[in-house]
Amino acid sequence: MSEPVSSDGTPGTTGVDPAQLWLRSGEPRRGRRPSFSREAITAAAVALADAEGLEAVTMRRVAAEIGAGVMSLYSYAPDKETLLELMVDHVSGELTAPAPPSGDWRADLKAIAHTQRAHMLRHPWLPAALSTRRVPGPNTLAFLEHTLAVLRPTGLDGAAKLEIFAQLTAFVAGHVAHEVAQAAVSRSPDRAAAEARYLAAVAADGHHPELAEALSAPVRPVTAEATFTRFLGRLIDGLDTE
Amino acid sequence: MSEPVSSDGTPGTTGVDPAQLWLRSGEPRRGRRPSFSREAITAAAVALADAEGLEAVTMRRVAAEIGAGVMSLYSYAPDKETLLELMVDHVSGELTAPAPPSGDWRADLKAIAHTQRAHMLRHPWLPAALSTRRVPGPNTLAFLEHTLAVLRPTGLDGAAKLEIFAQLTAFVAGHVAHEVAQAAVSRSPDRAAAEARYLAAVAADGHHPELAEALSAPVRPVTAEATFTRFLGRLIDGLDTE
DNA sequence: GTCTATTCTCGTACACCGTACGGAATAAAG
DNA sequence: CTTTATTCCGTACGGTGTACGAGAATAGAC
Repeated sequence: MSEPVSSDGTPGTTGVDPAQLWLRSGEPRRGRRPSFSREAITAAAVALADAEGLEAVTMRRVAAEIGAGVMSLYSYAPDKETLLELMVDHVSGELTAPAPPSGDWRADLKAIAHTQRAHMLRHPWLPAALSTRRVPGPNTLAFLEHTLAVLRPTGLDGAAKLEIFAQLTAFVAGHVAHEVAQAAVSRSPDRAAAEARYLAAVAADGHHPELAEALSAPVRPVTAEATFTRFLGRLIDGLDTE
Repeated sequence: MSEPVSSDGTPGTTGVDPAQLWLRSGEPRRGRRPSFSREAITAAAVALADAEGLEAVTMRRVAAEIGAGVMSLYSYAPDKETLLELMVDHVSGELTAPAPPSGDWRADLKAIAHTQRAHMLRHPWLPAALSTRRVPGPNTLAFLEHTLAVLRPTGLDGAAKLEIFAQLTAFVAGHVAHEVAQAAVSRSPDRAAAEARYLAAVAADGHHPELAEALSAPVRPVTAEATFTRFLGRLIDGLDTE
């Protein structure tokens, strides 16, 4: 009875029952045996996204990659949206806890954030894929469990801890999205030059004195990592235990 | 000579020369007079995105909305990607400075962030549209100019100020993306119930004691606004003037 | 063995997408 | 007038996600 698209502006988050997706029960001991596996399909899709970006992940390409017919994929995932969910949780399997919780929860949280950043840099499509809300799969839940354990010494209540996890993830995703986009521009010299020329022209129009001054300063080289660490520190050091 | 898609994973940020897009010179006083305008097309696209989400913005829908043939749009924007850029800058026109810089730059920055949040809530497709890096248009630049002015008392150098603007925007976008996704789930009771059932099942499996405890706590109602304000405060109060 | 129920495989088809192409319409310049 | 520049847009092409249904493969019932 639910609409395929909500009546307002939000995208059609019809979605599949998460329990049926992640907690699917025992094997159906009848009928033709599967030729492929959800795992293999997901891995192929991830490899494709890593190598050529998210938009290269089409049902046809994925099917071709594993030598299946296109429609065969639909025996393993009800639609492409779900395949994306599978991809996200699949790569989250790499997110093993960097270390068991020490006593210093702030340091642990920072380590977690750095792990997430490295993870997203390894899979640059992740921030975009995460932006549409998804139900956490088993691997994501394992990582969440670790984070909650790290936050135990804070004495915060459950809701607050979950909130911190969500905010931290959103922060890292936002940062990495910006970081990779920036890197993509820098990698194309003519594009970067065109952008610099444009900004210089704007700065010269007299209506943007602050911008003009900001751009006139010599560009000191800073690594993206350093910037991340600095902002992360501000965010986490500002957290207080109640 | 530039490739339509970079060789690695990043999406094809071919892009148009920003100067030609935003700084286009005088009128071409020859040939048939335009029946439409970039402004009207952009406004129609924005209205569509506001009402039905970003994925409702197709060239055909936009054209139909203003009573044009599909291909006529390409006289005003070279491709859909560019139309998205136009949309982003168009709505940024609403981002007038909330107030001239007071002396308290932290308070001003917080006001800016709240303005941005309200703006993105009004146009929930914005975080997604912003995630792919774009060259700032005139309206975005005006807002940037205001932010730089607010940051003047910090005495930070240009690069640091620009960094703060980028990070703040990314933070707000990340937060709002999460916020609207969360709201979309809550708005569909059966979806929310299914999710709760799933998480309860996971919590009951014995492998997620921290999650079980976090979920068992009574859910105290907190507004998204309060959460935003809290995290924003942490981020901004942590900024220091070098 | 045969039959039947169940499951997976996948070719075909459809609606929709972005947009290249080129001709018709329009308006100013020579 | 003719020329030239510009906009309008119907048609068409290659791509997308996926509904449908026929066929193949397997397991249990008899």
